[in-house]
Amino acid sequence: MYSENTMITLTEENYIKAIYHLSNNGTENVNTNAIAEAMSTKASSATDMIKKLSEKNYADYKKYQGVTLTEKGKRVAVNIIRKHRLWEVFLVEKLNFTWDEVHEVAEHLEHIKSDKLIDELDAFLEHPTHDPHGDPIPDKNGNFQHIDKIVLAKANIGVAYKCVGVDDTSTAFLQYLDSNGIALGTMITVIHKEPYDNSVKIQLKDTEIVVSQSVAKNLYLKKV
Amino acid sequence: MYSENTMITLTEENYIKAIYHLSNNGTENVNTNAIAEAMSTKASSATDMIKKLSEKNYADYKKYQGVTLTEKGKRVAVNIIRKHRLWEVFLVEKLNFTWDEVHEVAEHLEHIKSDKLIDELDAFLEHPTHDPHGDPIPDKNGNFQHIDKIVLAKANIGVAYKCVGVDDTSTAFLQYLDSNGIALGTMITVIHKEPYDNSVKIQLKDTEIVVSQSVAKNLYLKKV
DNA sequence: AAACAAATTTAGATAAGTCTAAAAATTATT
DNA sequence: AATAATTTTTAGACTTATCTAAATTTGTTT
Repeated sequence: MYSENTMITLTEENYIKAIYHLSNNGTENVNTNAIAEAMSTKASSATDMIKKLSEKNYADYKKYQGVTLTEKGKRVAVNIIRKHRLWEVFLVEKLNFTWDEVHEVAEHLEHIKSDKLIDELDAFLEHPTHDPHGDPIPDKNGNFQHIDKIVLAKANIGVAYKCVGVDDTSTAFLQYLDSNGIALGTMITVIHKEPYDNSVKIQLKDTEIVVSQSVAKNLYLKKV
Repeated sequence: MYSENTMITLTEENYIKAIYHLSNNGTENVNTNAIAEAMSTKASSATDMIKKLSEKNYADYKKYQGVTLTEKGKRVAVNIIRKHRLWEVFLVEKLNFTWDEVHEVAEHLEHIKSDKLIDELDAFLEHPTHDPHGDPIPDKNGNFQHIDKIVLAKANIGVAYKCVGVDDTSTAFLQYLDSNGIALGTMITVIHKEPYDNSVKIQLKDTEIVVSQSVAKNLYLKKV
């Protein structure tokens, strides 16, 4: 039996974060295999950690029934996400990182524990609401500022949109966007949707390009 | 037998740093008990780690004879010190930390591994040469910029000095200095040295104060 | 130089997080 | 509903960094 007051470990934090993302922000039940895969480990290891998180009241768990995060667990997850995204903003805005370079370093910085550090960083960056990939940064109380965004694949022809985020944050995808002149804030209008392969022809500032369905499903837009 | 190519662990880094400081910047032999004390652990644990550092070529070690760092070990130590001090500058100059608050957070930040991060941070801070306590920050190649400093206890009467550093970086000492109007850059002239208790009467901008011997031994000055 | 004290090392245990292999439960299929 | 396939859990072992207690080496006195 673990004490509730034991210090949280790095590994516990990473599992909690993984469960949070897999559970669709803490709303759904998550199964062991999914967690094991997300953590690049084996199901048996995941089971062990799930039990521990449950005993420490970060998660609710019944054998063979999957896990959900408790309120306490969700608070931990949201706080890590806040730290991760604030650091990403810092890296891009102050240290000349590109949006495809920030993730790995932020994975480490997010675990530094200091309320003053993160409050001051937030203020130094002038309280950003979104990270370099367009993902919202929760405030101190864990509240996200929701943006009404749609995916490019579902955008309407002829309407003016602005790029506000990406779903896929992989280096390959972000570099693809860079090389095609798409960044956060870029104006986009859909010219044609090809039913055959679901590719989309779009109008940028001075060019027209065709993007595949997989690109169209990973780019978020907002009406302007 | 450990492979030379194994990733360095957090604990190894901390031991190497401790040995570096205890060995007077890598110049002297260090004994097991001193390391154990510095790491708040037991001599047996220190022995184990020393063996491991030795097998990984960070240290030279012969049983019962103490340890020295190898060139490889010194490079690791200096690099951690560089990162630690750069982060301290960042915390004070950009995030409103006071000089007595920075150490603990920097202890964690110093272990983040990213060359780009530290190079860009260095540039962002405009290549500082000293941290908030006046300690020199080694450059990328591990070279320290040496300042010709003396300790207040050995300063001459009537000569104008500038405060350039502290030996003791404890919260208590730094807060003592704050509350007596002494910071890096403060002008100090010795008025009187009291032979009885080795206390020193000094002239600041508009006040005269008497400081004890322990203060006088921990404050570094430079002739102006 | 013998005996004692101090410092250091070894031996065996422990906790966290992981693994493999086997057992148990759940879900899907016939 | 019985069997097969999949998922999940358990059992036992391994590694890292730690500990205590005992053994060994070094150094210090008399």
